[in-house]
Amino acid sequence: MAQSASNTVLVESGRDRILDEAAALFLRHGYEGASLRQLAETVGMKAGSLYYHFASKDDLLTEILRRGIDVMQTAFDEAETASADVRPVARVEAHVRAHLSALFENGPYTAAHVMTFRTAPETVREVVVPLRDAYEARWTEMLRLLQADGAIDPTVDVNVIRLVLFGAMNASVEWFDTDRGNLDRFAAAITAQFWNGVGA
Amino acid sequence: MAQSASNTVLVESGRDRILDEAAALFLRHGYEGASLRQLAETVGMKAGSLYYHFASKDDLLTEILRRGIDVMQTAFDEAETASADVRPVARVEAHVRAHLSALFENGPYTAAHVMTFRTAPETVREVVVPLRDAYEARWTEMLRLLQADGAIDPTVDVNVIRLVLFGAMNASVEWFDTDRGNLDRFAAAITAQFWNGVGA
DNA sequence: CACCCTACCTAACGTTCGTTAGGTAGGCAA
DNA sequence: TTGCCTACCTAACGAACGTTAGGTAGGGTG
Repeated sequence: MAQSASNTVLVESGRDRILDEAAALFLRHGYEGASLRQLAETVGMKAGSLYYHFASKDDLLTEILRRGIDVMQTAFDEAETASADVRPVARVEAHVRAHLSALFENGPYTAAHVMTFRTAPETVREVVVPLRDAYEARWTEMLRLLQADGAIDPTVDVNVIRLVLFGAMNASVEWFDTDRGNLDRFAAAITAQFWNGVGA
Repeated sequence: MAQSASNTVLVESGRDRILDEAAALFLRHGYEGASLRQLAETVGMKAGSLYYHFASKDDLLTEILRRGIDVMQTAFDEAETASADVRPVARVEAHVRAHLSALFENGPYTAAHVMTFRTAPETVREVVVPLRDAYEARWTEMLRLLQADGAIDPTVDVNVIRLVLFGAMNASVEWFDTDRGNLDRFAAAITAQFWNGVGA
């Protein structure tokens, strides 16, 4: 009942705790809108002490953006192995569910990533862009294969439909409420809209 | 050939000029990430002089967010009268085109709105939320009528598909390049994806 | 016991921020 | 010519920012 030993603690401390709270703060107020003193107070220390764990505020953001991608990649991995031989639409739904899981169920890193990346300092973006590209390439490749197999409309631009789908999923961070909505149902709804459309 | 008289000047000045550049700056760097000194230098004046035109930075943002909605509302009006009696999917496409027009063809206000609203100060949001709600209600009502007429799948949640569509359209600010892509074609593509889906 | 390393703290540095008070050049009106 | 109004400017204010240098309590190790 009480926490046992090593893996996940009820209230973590140190570096991971800082990253968690920083990601949540950046998500809510934006990168420039959140101050280190605000962050320090949230985690219960003084601003200067943060520099024992991180070289700079930019460095902190870089780490958060990196973790955001790691979470997405891991989710993609799991969806890939879990949906190895299901029909195309179910495969897409598995990956949609995985991406939503990254956004809502694995800490604030992915949500903070998709919301703060655009206005991040150039030096930070430079580091993260290749990682982003790699993740997006996996999606594009998956959709490209489905199109080659005849499962996706051959007239659509795979890159465009991916960006549209990403926009829809990522924007849900702004309005989807995990307390009120069910993520499985939401993934099913967004996949149905993506695959079949809404026309009667 | 040279500009004539009143309506639109090649290079505007004064208050409108400030708003234009401020919206562009807020869009690029976020509200907190853009400074008034940066803005002042862009429009060719000193930071303090901005206060002749605006009471505060928050006030400036409020005006920009308000204009962003005005542009959307106007675009919606035009789409509504232009697509009064066309088939449902064409009606939706007209409104998608109108929203994209607001985002890309009528100054940076709407784009700045959708990108900075989320992290705007609470006092600013309070003022703008009712205006936002009014615009979103028009969309919901339109889709609701289409569903009542049997043109939209009766099993979908109109509010969810609207939010998903909004997410897709608004996120395109991040990646769609007006110099390379055609907005008519993009509106057609996004509408087709919305209406018919991408499944073969 | 002596030592050291971890994880903080205090206190300040210089910079930048939004903002304000008071001044002024130029145009238009009486 | 005098006076006012518009649209700026200069100069500074206090606050907040990211960041750094130096100090220290406490636990683990020899």
